[in-house]
Amino acid sequence: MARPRTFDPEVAIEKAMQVFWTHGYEGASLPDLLDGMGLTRGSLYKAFTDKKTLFLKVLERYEESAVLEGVKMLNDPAIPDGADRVMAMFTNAYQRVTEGDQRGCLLCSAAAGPSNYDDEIATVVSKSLGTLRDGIEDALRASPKHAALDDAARGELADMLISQYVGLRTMARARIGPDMLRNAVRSVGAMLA
Amino acid sequence: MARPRTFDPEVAIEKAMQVFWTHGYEGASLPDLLDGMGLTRGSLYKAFTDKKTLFLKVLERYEESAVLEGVKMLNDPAIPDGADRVMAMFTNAYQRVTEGDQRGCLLCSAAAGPSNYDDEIATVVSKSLGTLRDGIEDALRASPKHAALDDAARGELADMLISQYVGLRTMARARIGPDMLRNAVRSVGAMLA
DNA sequence: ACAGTTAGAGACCAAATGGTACAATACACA
DNA sequence: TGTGTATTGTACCATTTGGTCTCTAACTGT
Repeated sequence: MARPRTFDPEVAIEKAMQVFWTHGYEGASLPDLLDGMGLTRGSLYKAFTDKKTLFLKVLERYEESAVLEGVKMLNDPAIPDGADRVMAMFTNAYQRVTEGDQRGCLLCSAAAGPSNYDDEIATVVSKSLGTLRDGIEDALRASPKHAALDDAARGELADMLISQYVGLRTMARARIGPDMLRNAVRSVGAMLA
Repeated sequence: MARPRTFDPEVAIEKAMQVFWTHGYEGASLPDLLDGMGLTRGSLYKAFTDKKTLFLKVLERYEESAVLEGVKMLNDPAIPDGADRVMAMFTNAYQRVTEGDQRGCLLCSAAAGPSNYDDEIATVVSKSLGTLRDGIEDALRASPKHAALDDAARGELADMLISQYVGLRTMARARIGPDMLRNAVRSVGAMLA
C-alpha cells in the first residue's frame, strides 16, 4: 500500500542502544545516532518520534537483553547454589572490564544522569533495576545459607547487592583501576560465602 | 594597582559546586553557572579559564569539603568502633535523601559521566574516591572485628564498601525509592556487625 | 499503468552551546 | 588628581543542538 521501510526498526534500536551505551543519553548527539543507526533524520523522527522516545525504547530493549541475560544468569540451574549465581553476575561485570568494555551499564549511567530530572526515564530505570534486584532475591532463595534468612533480611541483602552492582559498574565506567573492582567483587564473594 | 575583584573566588567556586552538583558537569550550562555564581561571562573566563577548568577546581573543592567531611566522620574518635563510623557514613547518605537532597554525590555523577572520556576528570575522581576508600580502610582497622582480618581481606572490604557507597548515592540521584536505600544500608550494617 | 501512500534524503530552522573581543569602568598608587 | 592596570559587562561569534519541512523516490493494490 505504500513504500516499505528499508531498515529493520529492531536492528536500528539495537544500534541506537550501542550509541547511547557508549555516549550516555545526553552525550549522544543526533548525528551520533544517525551515524550509528545508519539512517537519516527524516527516517529517525518518522519512526521514533524524538530522541527521548528513542531512548525509552532503547531502555526497554536493554531490559529485554542485558537485564534479562542477567536474570537468566541468576536463575541458571546449572549453578545449584544461588549465591554462586549472584557471584557469577558480579564476576561477569568485572570480566567485561578486563575485556576492555569500559562503558559500564546503560541503566546505571541513566540512573546517574537523566533519571534525576526526567520522570519517565526514572520510572523505566527504576523498574529495570527492580527486575534485576528481584532476580538477585530469587537467587538468594536458592542459596542454602541465605534461604535460612527471614524474608526481610534476604530482601535487604538483595537491595544491598543491586546497589553494590550499580556502584561497581559506575566505577567501571569511570575507569577506576580494575584491581579495585576485582577486590570489591572478591569481597562480595567473601560476604556471601 | 588596578581594579580589584568584586567577588571572592572561593565563594564563587562554592556556588559553582552547587550548580554542578545539581545539574552534573555536562548538564550545567554557562548561563546556569553564571546565574548560580552571580558573575558575568567575562569574569568567569578571566578567573577560571573555561568550564572544564572550573569543574576541576570544583572537584578539588568537593574533595576538600564533602570528601574531607566523610573522612572526618570515618575517623571520629567519638565513635569508638570503626565499623560504626562506616555505618555513620552510610546512614548519613540515606538521611540526606530523606531530607530531600536527591542530588547524590558529585563525584559519583562525575564517575558515571565525564570520567569516561576525560582523563583529567577521571584522575581527580579516582583520587577522591581513593581518599574516601582509604578512610574506610582506616576505620575498619579501628573495628575489633575487622582489625582481625588480614590486610588483603580488609582492603578488599574497603573496596567493596566504596563501591557500595557509589551505588547507593547513584541510586539516590536516580530517585530510587528510599526504602530500597534504607534496606541496603541496613544490610551493610548487618554485614559489618 | 496508475493512484495512493509512505519512506527517504537533506535543506532548513531557531535556540542554545561554549568561548572571545573589546569598550567602559573602577580602583590603587603616585 | 591623574595614570596605569585589571575587572567587568556585553555584544558578538562559530558551532552544535534537537527538530521540522518539503520534495522526491519507491512500493502496493487495483
